[in-house]
Amino acid sequence: MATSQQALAAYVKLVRAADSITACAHAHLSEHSLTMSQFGVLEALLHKGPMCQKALAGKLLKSGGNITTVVDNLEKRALVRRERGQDDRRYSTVHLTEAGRALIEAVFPVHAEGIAALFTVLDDAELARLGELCRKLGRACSA
Amino acid sequence: MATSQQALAAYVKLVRAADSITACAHAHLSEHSLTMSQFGVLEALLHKGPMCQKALAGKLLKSGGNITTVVDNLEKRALVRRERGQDDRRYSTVHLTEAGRALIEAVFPVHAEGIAALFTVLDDAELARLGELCRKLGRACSA
DNA sequence: ATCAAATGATTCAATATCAAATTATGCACC
DNA sequence: GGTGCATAATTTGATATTGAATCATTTGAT
Repeated sequence: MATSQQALAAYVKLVRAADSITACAHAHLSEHSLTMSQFGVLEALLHKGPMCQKALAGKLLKSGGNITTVVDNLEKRALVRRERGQDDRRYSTVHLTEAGRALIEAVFPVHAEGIAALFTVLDDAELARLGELCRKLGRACSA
Repeated sequence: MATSQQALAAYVKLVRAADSITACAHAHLSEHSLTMSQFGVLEALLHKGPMCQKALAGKLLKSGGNITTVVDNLEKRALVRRERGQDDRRYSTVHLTEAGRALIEAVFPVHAEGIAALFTVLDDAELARLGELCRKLGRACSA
């Protein structure tokens, strides 16, 4: 049975690893003046298509108020545009603009490459093992 | 050899697990109107003793400007106090006040218990393996 | 048909966060 | 012993983030 000390130590390692990788993998974003959140929104729109803000909030695990802010800032730079639902006017669907699509299509591959490069330190079995451990921990939280 | 897809998927799992656990483990902080950063500062001071802001920044992996803000907010609530170095007046050492010590001594055990409870889903071997995988990833970032 | 509850979005106030510029201080070198 | 570089902290301006309150709109119950 693990001690509370060991659990805490493992937790710290987990958070530090996630932080380090994230910082490392997103370093290139500053070249395009994109924040992580902005990147997250653009990426979701690219891979999942136009989406209302509620859906974006769910996908990115952020609050609704936050999404409003981030989409505001992206809209100022004309990387996305909002479109009020015709059927249900409460919804505001967020679309990539041409410029937004061009940007995220250019930036995303660099991001993916960067992550992949970092993960080459793990072999297939380790990768699978990591996924399994993370899944267990995630389930423990929901329970 | 893992594909870029697999690496991305593993990365997402890792970040989600870290996020979920953190959110879960820090939920009780709102009862004391403490943010995660404030908790981090108090905990560092409790376990490592009084510390200058530069050291706090290093320990919490945050910018110096950020620490100034967080310590400001803790000082407003009289949970910490600053003390200018007599020898070198550039340093400002942050100390727990009586109230601050009492608070963090009450809150920390709950935090540790919470983390430990979540990690009971992993046995000793899994815990060790998780630490190992995180360490490898962390090193990959520094390199 | 009407009013109430539900829902998506926005606003607001507070805190966090960073990067860059600034301030204050100490130290080394000449 | 003064000048310039290094360093700790703070400030500033921008964005992120949350939670609560508010607004607009839809839907459901009567």
